Amino acid sequence: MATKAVNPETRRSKLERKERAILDAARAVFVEHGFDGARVSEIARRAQIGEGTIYSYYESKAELMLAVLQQFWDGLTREAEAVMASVAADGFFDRLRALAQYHLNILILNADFINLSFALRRNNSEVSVSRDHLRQYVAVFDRLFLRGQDRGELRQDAVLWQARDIFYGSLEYSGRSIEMTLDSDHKVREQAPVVEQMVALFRSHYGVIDKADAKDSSMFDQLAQKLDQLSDKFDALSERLS
Amino acid sequence: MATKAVNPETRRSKLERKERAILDAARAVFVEHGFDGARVSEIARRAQIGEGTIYSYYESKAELMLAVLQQFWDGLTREAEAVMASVAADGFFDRLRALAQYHLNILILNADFINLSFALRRNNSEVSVSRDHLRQYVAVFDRLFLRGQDRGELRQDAVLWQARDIFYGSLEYSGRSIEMTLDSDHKVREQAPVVEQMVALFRSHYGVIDKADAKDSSMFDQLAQKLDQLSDKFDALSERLS
DNA sequence: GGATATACCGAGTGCTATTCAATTAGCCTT
DNA sequence: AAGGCTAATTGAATAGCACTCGGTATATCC
Repeated sequence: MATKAVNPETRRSKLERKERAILDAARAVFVEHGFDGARVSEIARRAQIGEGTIYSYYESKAELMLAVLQQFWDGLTREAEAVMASVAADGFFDRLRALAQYHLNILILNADFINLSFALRRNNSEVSVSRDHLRQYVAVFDRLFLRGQDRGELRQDAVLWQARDIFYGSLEYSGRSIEMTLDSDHKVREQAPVVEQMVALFRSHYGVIDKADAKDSSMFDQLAQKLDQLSDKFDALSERLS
Repeated sequence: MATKAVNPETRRSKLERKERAILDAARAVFVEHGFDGARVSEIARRAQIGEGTIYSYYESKAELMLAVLQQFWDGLTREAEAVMASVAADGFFDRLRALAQYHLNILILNADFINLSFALRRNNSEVSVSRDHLRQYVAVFDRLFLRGQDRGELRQDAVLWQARDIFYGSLEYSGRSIEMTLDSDHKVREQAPVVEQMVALFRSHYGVIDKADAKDSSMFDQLAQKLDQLSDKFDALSERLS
């Protein structure tokens, strides 16, 4: 009956299309209802396949969730890299600010999702997969930090793992506080101080100390000089106008 | 048939005893199997009551879990206070070290439990209860920090919420890293550097600045003065133009 | 000691993830 | 193009769980 002329899908392409459909549907349903609240039947319906079919792609609901989470973390990694690349200035602290902003925002928007990444660990033996994807994500920070050290913007004796723990840990905690405390209208507004404080902390704790006080004072002198010049220009302008 | 002479339990005491039995059994089973893995029937069996009886004490499995978590966090708060009180020296940094050590250890030992505190939030509307108990726990840190400021050990311009986020956030993240990376033999060993780095961070970032920096401030004063002058000129000009 | 209220029980209910025997669809050989 | 073969798909059946409810035991009151 069916004409083969309409370029029927190959076996492979069909599988890939269905897998994507399942993953997309699953993600939507998980986000909407959480893990326990999500019905496998609803995922199947949205992906337009039979309920049993899901189980020929994934062992269980938990493993399906894991696949969704992998996709999620991979996306974050890619986006985080993109955000960093899009910062005009290539200094460490500007990029750190951009990364912190991005990360905090993600944390607040996907809080439940991220919690599930860790909460799911107990049920399933396939932990390592999720762990690797998480590692890839934090590696974005690691690269930034090491580059900052190479460029001489950060102290050589700074401890990477501590910096990483502070960065991601504090942001996660802050994100949870913001998410728990405020209504959705205020969420965006309250993010700025968190990010700024984080950058300030990194600047003061991991930023290079200027070689000597001499340099410090010379920098102050430079600023003072610039201000004086500005003041002079101002006077000139002022005079000309009168 | 039953003799009343054997000092039968009063109605109230019996209820309390059963409630405790349920809570203890539930805690054990939840720790052992996680939330989803825990069978209500097993909790009932261990508490030596009928399965249905549990539901005359708690609305649902989730609410029972919540009660267990409350007990858990209350215990932590009490123990944390005790740990702080037991430190011989009453200086801020020694107490901070003790609190960090205690907290990190708890995090590693009860990782799943703590994850559940946050993961459970979605399912149940009775969130606020858990939130209050959590607040009480972090208040231990807040009191310590404020006292440190009062005693002049910490900078007056330090931001409490940021310090809190860094303290609990970093430790939580570190704890998870330790828990995920290492086998149980190494867990204890790797805690020390985390705690020490945390204390060092607080010392350098929030500790009072040595008087020697007077020079710095005088330079700042100079700059500020120049800016003020410039600002005045600006105002004057501005006024003249209008 | 009987009436009444309260606590307790566990067999049933309803809902869901998961399985599996039957069916369909793509692919390959001739 | 037909037929056979394999892999993919299906949804009705299964199994396991949280939770309910009618009935029973137990304490309290008069």
